[in-house]
Amino acid sequence: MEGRWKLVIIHNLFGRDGGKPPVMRFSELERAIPTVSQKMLIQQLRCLERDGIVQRTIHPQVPPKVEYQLTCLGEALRPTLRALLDWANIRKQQSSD
Amino acid sequence: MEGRWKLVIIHNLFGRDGGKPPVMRFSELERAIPTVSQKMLIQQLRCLERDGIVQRTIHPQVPPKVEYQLTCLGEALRPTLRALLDWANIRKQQSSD
DNA sequence: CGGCATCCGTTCTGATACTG
DNA sequence: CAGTATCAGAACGGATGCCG
Repeated sequence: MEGRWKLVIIHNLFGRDGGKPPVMRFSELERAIPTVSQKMLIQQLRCLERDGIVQRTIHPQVPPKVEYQLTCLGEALRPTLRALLDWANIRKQQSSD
Repeated sequence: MEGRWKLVIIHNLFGRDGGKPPVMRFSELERAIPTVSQKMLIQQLRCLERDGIVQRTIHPQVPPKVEYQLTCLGEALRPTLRALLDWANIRKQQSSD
């Protein structure tokens, strides 16, 4: 199950540069990534959880509240994502020739 | 068309650490990646070529000889792949606890 | 709010056979 | 050697409806 949303989700869970990694609710992620369907979002989140990249926290209350945040292993992906974004910039520069 | 083979192909085209990026024939890539089908290999290579990551060189001769190598943009992915491999090591360490 | 179950068309992929 | 063509099964992904 190879999803192209994982990087987008992780990127959102990194938060803005300089800020702390946010803890996000399901609906927040939905709003942050408007193009992903609910089904895909939950599926990819479950997958990331199984892989130990994302931690899922259930707060037993009504209405339900579930929060997602990166694990230590997830945080460790930051250099990788940065390298990838750097590459995207190189690519953009080249294509603007 | 999201393929899980692209990284494997690129990794092979990087060559061994310390060596120069190799120029590989189709059959060499086939042998280097035994688990990929011929169809997928050619498909992913074509895709990487369209994306400007891999250069395909046809030598008009009999028997045919086609060589693949990374473009400049493809080479620029090296830091990204390295970061990813570093992360894989972190992951391996954690799971061996 | 944060899901899960189901249907259903689209896409992907492997296997196999064939070609210049 | 380096592909192309075709077919069938598997996987993907969106839409919809229901639930605690």
